[in-house]
Amino acid sequence: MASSAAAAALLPIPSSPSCSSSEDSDEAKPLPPPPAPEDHSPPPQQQQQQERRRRRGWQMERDCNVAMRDLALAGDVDGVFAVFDELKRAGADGGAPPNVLCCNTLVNALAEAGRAGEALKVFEEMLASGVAPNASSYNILIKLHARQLQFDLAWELIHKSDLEPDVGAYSTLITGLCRAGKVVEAWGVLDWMLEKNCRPMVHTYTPIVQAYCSDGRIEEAKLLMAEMEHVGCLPNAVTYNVLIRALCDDGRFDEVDQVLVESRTKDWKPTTVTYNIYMNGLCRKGKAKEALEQLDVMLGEGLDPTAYTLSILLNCLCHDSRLLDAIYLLQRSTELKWYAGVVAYNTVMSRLCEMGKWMAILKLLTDMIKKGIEPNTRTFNILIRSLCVGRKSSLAKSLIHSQGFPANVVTYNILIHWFYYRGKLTEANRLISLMEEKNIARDEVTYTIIVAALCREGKFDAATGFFLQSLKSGLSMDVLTVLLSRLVHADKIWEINRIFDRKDLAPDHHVFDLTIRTFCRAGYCCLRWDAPRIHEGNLEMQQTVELDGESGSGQLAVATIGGP
DNA sequence: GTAGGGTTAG
Repeated sequence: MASSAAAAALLPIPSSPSCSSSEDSDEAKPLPPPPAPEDHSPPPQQQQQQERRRRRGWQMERDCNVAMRDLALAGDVDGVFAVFDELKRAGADGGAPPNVLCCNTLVNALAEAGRAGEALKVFEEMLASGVAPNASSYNILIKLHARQLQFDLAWELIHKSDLEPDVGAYSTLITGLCRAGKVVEAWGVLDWMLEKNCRPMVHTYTPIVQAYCSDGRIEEAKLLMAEMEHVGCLPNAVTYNVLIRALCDDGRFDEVDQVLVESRTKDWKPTTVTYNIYMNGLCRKGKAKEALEQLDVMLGEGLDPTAYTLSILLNCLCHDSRLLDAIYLLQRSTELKWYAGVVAYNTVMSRLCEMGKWMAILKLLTDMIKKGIEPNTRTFNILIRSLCVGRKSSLAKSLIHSQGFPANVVTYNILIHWFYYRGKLTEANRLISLMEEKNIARDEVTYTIIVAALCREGKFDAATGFFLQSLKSGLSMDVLTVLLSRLVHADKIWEINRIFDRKDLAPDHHVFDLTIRTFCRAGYCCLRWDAPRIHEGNLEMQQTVELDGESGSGQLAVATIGGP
């Protein structure tokens, strides 16, 4: 097992850490109440009234928190904010700010939605209003920092808070590190915990199992799970679900069956999520029929399907070209007591969109609204796309200005792509400016669409300009692929040198592979791979490309990989 | 009631 205590040294180490279990540190610790007035206490009747009011307030906070949690689960962060503001206003009459649990729910919802600035602001407001944070508050902030790759801040927070760092805080940090692909550092934190006699839990190991799995290192994940059993921290359904998902992605369905059979003699039971993962995995590998068979197995085990299950099944039916079955299941879902959510509708509608059946899409859209299922941005985008395909693109474009339809980068990509495709360059450019006005950042797909369209128009300088702009948010192989292939096909291969000369582009072996492959496909010969050499502490790889015909031969570029 | 796993788009 790979482990490195040294990795913890990558993070600032506090002077004297200690550790407590999550059970005893997870309680709200309100600030001491203000000193009681020295005069007489209120008469009994008034006391009763106060007590009733307090209970009502307490109940209201509970209800609001449940509502906020549900809204957050549905992805409606603004809804969460609205309920919180309502609570704040109601509290303002009696002078009580929202309690720590409600604040946590809001901060967490904002953090999950990537709205870090607002999350921190709410946290600061909570402190300012005299509400003391609890262990969960700090864990949410740790998660927030970790998601922004600010691991030093997260580490600092673990040891700076008034509460002693607990296994939950460390596990949250480990999760963040693993998500960022920093498994070695995650091991470092785990070692640090062990040194401090803080016992890891399943929550501590499972993210590492996941990191291995998503890196395709399934055997190492299995070894770690065996190690977990060995140290008495048994993998649970979540851990096995992570493994099953990786096995599915790798098409190793026999092993999935084996894991499921073994569960009968082990200390975990498959859940609905397990079967959701399995069915979806089968479906993605073109085994829709086998996926539908697993539904019977799942029901046979007494497991209830969820909204996820229904969406996955609908996806299977769509992939199995059983669209009528899908529509039937969707329309009868309520009487079958299968909860159909917005995703279920989106799944079927997007398949209908691919088939150009936009009347059927409008029918389902009406159905869902009648059922009280609120369309979301994805629904909206499916509608936009189907309108474009149905040659109603001006109607599609006008929709982005209408209230209640939150257009996002995907919306703009669909429209920009469509207008370019129809040769309406002015419209496309207008949308690109509009995006900027609305502060909607371009993504890889936007750049790919723009670069491809400009190259088609022969505007290679402008296309290269957009490619260089795209580098600000990191190199996208998709954008580079489009640019290179268009340049090569337009016999503008030496333009490529201009790109490679840029300081902000450090080509690695992927870039080289792509470049060479593009040249070869276009009929140019790739003659020589030079041996890598070490030069001034850097590993340099050089590939010499000799070109057919009058261009003669020339050196393309030098890639420098690694460092001292 | 906070920390780990599952569905749909360009």
